[in-house]
Amino acid sequence: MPEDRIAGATDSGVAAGPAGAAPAAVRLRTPRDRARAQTEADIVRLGREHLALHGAAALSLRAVARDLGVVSSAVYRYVESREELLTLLLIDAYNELGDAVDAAVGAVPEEDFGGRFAALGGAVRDWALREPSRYALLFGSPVPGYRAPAERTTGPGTRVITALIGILDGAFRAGRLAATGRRGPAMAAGLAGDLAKIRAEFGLAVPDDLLARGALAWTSLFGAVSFEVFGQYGPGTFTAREELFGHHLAVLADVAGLPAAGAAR
Amino acid sequence: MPEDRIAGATDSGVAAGPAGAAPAAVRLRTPRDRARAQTEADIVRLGREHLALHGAAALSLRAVARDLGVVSSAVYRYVESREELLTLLLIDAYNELGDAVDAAVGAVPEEDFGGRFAALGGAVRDWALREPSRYALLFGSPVPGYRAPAERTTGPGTRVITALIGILDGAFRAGRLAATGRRGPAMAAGLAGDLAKIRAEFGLAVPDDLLARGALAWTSLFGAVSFEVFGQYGPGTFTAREELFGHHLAVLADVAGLPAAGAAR
DNA sequence: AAATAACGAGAGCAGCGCTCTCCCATTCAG
DNA sequence: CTGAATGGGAGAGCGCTGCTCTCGTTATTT
Repeated sequence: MPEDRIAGATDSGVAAGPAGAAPAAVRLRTPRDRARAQTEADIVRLGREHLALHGAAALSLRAVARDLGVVSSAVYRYVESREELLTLLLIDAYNELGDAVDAAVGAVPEEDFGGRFAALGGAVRDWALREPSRYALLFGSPVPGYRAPAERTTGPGTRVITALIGILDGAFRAGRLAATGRRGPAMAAGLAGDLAKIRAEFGLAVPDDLLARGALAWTSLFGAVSFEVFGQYGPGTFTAREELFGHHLAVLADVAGLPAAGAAR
Repeated sequence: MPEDRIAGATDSGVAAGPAGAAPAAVRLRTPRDRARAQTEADIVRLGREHLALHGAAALSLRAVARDLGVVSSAVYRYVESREELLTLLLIDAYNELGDAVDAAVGAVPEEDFGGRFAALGGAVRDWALREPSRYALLFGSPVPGYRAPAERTTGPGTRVITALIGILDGAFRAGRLAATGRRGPAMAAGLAGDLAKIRAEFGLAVPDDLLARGALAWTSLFGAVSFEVFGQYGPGTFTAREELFGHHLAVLADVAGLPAAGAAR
């Protein structure tokens, strides 16, 4: 009966009662429910450890099962497949990165837009260097044959860009986001349309040129972090990597039109 | 006798004759030599196809062996391990990207520095979109447990940055590389040392600030390409990706101090 | 108390990288 | 031209993987 796989989906997290309209919140009444929640958490925790230690491609359900002290087929009661576990770890990592970024940005005064941008960039880099395998899962080559389910990952996956957009829009509304002396290149029609849609979707005030420059700062930030984490700088070339990153961040802030960190309001 | 694995290394490519000082060039005298060269080429070709179709993590020596019409153990006569094949494919991909970049840059007049930069960026993006799996092998998350042997990959692996450095240094020597109106951030001591070493190693004239900005343009270029190839832009947001990339390239050229493409000399 | 659902164990399948042994054909030395 | 050395393919095998299925036990629901 292969349908018990489908029936099993009922168990995962959202447990609908027999009445049907039971609250979706976790119900930990019975010992079995508690045991299940504990096991699910253990699997994610062990998976996170394996991921951090050996990388995504080496993540093995059998190894997790061994660490859990259980035979391999048993973990399939909790996780549909290896991909499902990867998705859980993806969300987990996105949220941890998002938390780190939010904390770093929140620690800087709201009106210090340059400082907030620097904090955001530094938080991304720090987390990436601390968790290279998990960073690679988020921003490296997609795991072959695996596509993250958008409906579950877009939320946590957009926290960094959301924070960045918040900084840029806040700076613009405060009259502190200024195009650099040079004019940007002319905006092509299709790109202008995309930017208008983004502006509408997020309720932004930032004009096209500055929005596009913000997108460049975004991709460039992750480009710099990825080069460092993935070892694209040769072993001999750049040794003062924190200084290099700091320089890049400062230039990128200027590119985006942000004032320098700590600039007087 | 595990030593025949070491003895086998004698066969790969550089075949030293019994006299010892035989020329290192390929000697295809006997039919067996020709068959070996053919098989080696076939393995790389099939590996490239599998890599392009299914990605690096799914590259399987057994599958290559099947396509080759041979039992799996036979390919170990030609390739030491799966890693060895990955290294061959890495070099292969680096060189193909380098060729594409060199061709694109070479098609633009030498004094059109902005145009050469745009051609370089466009060539990287075009190749990456054409060969996403191979691009991922070069610039994505490192394959876990696999570290590319530097002595074999640094040469082909540095062709793009070498070309970029050539453009920047050429522009500077021609007096066409100018810092933008704004001054860059102060250069920290360690970073200045790195830059001095790079300048000496490549025989460059470019000063610190412009060299660091060139490094930023470099990482940012690959950041933009990686975001596009790895699907970091959501499905709905940026649709006019070529225009977005063109905008980014133009801003990056400006950041690096390069004149606009086609600018009068 | 009976029925139902959850769950762990175990066997099993196909695939993987890699090793080793065996055997045949080619190549080379005398 | 003959005998030794070498190259290379076939096959079996080891331990690993993801995943499926069955079976017996235990907890929960009715």
